[in-house]
Amino acid sequence: MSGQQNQKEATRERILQAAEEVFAQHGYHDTLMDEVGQVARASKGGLYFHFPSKEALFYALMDRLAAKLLREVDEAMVGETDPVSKVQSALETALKALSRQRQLAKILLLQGYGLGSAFEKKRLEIYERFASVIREHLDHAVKDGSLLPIDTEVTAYAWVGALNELIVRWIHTGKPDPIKRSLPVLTTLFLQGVKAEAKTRTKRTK
Amino acid sequence: MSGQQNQKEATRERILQAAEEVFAQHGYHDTLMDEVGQVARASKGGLYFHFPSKEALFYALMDRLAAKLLREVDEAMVGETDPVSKVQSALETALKALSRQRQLAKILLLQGYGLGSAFEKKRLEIYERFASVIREHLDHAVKDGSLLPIDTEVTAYAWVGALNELIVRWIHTGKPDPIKRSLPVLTTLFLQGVKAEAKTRTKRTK
Amino acid sequence: MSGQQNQKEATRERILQAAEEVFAQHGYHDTLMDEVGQVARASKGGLYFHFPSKEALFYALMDRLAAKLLREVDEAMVGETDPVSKVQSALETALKALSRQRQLAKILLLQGYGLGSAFEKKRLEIYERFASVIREHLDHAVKDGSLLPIDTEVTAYAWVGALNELIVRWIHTGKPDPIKRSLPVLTTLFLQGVKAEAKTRTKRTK
Amino acid sequence: MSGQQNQKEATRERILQAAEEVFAQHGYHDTLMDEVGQVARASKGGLYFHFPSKEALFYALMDRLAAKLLREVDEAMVGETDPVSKVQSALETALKALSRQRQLAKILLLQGYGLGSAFEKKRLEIYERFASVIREHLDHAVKDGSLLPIDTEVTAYAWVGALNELIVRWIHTGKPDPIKRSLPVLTTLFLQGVKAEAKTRTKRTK
DNA sequence: TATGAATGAGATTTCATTCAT
DNA sequence: CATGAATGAAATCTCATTCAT
Repeated sequence: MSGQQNQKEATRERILQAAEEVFAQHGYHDTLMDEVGQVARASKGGLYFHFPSKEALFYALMDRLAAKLLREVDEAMVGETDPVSKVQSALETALKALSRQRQLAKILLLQGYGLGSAFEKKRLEIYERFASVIREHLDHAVKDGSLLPIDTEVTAYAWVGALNELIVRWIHTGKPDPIKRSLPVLTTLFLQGVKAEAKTRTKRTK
Repeated sequence: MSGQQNQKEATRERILQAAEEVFAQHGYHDTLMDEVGQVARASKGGLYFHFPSKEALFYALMDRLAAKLLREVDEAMVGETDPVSKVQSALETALKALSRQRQLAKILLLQGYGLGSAFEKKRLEIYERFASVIREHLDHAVKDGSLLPIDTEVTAYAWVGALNELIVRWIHTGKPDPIKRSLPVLTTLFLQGVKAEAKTRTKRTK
Repeated sequence: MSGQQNQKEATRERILQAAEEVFAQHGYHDTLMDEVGQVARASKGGLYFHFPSKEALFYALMDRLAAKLLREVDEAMVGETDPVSKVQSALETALKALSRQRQLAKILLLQGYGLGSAFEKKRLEIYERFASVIREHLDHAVKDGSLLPIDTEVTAYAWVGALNELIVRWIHTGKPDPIKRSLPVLTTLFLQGVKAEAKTRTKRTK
Repeated sequence: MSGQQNQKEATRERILQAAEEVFAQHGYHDTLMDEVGQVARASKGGLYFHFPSKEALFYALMDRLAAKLLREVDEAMVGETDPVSKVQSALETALKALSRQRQLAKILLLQGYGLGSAFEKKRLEIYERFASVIREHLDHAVKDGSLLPIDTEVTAYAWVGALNELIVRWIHTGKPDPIKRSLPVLTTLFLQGVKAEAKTRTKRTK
């Protein structure tokens, strides 16, 4: 009984891992369910027993990868005390994870785009989860006075967008190096530039 | 003879306009050449006379839209004198143009993603054109001392990425309002936050 | 031991009842073994233990329903003495049974058609059983002079065919009413019209 | 221009003829579009250019065959003057046509059955066309007093059903011979048996 | 140049059946 | 006897592209 359950779970797991590999390699449309099956050593029927459609498989995969990344980010933030450090740590962790695993980045940042609004909604939903976490801590930082009173929601989205573009570019061209160049710039723009102490000199008109 | 030329050009133009409409509506993969033909009032053969493939048609469309947007941005910057104002003006113009024309935004920011590396290269190339313009002026601003000495290349990409995410999100959810909320935040993050006068109070690194 | 037997029989019975319900609802091809299993609260394996294939299950079901209907018809005829009344009674009973139970009618008259010659043979075989009963009594009636000397075999088939069409039509359109309209017509055509004395005497038995 | 039209029509015609052959041979479900294509010397795409689905192709075929048969029946009736002869002639023509062309009979009488209610509706609709023609003339015959005042609608359906069963049985078993045995019986049952003179005099209304 | 009928490789999905537990 | 995860052959339909007219 439990044996069958394990067997079932193992197959599901193999399929998801195969899907991660194949979707990252070819993108959504150019991925054939046949190939996923081959890599997972599962039959076509087996695939469809576990996931009702190619689309559903892709969604399940995105959810899983996003959840994993989010977990890592969360864990990294626990180690920090003040809000600004938390956000800084989140940024660093996400950037490192994505640059360490191209597959993760490709699927999460790239492959779901431009495939129609159903996919886009899924992507927006996932990005929003990240943005929410960032925003929450930005809010704390604003409240305790360590950051200027900025529009944290928009800032969080801008953050996610900037990070996305830099990683995607790096995936395709190899530049700029995420850790050495992108991380410092993002830190400067999104944290240093809006730190409260700057306020003593205050309110740069416009 | 010139009449024939005009005729030919007119057909090509109708096809491009039809493509803009249809690609924006359905995305690349869900757009049928049949529908482009119908909207353009051109036959299949006509389509393939003017553009050798669906991919080529899409590229031609992206190029055209990007060039148009870039032209508008350039023109806006001519009216400004100091580098920071130029960049600010570029940002404002791009944001306004994209939020005014959803179709433009959808094709430029959305539909070319995730369709395989050939598409991705095209998108990166186009985004790079924008980033280059931004970067050039940021460089000027750094040189003349109005901005802190930041990594302008990375900053420019971050900029483009942030703008992209905010517009895409607005297209799909209607929020946040590009002009009222996104523009001020982007200005704060990318210009105010890295203004040179901040330096008097110095480098609060970490 | 007998308990196990009962258990086994009970499962088989549940499967047949489920099959009756599901086949009647969706027709042969659109019926999924999965659904039969669900309705019967039996596993796939259970189904295939009791019936070696979907086809075999369907045949078993047809046989069972046909036998039941034939039994009712037989019983009704026992109550009658002269051959013509027997036939009349058979017609009436069959018509009533079929119009009372749409499921029965659907499976017996409808779902086995057009599924290839294997199915067709089964259907012909079943219809033949009914036709034989009718024919036998028509033969008696001819012999004892109460009916004109007609071709009883062909008449019996025509009878079954007419009845089939009228019931199927009623199943789908709700008209004409089997008892009020179809029964009298069939009686007139197949009995009154070929009565021997009809011209001179008249036998209004029953 | 007309050349292309002819070419197009010719292809459509080839497909319909191929469909007639293949559907008659294998039945609806066991017919592969691939085989229809092969027989028609048309590609898969060509098939789907002319008929949007397998179902639509089958319907188109049924309509065409039914129309053809109905036309033959109509033409045969024109040659007759009194209503009873017309009906007799219709019966004879239909029976002969169906027994001459097994394919026609198989598709019209057999292959559309039991494939779900969409198909069944189509079949009922086609049978109704025949029944209507029969009924119309029965009505005339009743009105002018040559037939007893029977329920002509039900009679017409019974007629169609009887004919159907006899032909289907003949297709599968080779018996009874439609012309030699079935035709006389049907004539007796549906016409002789309900002739008005059989009674005394009566009913010369109108 | 334009037309649109025709192509055909290939994609996703279905589902009766099997068999290790 | 029962279970249900897994199989895999096969079926319908899609659509960018071509080419005779």
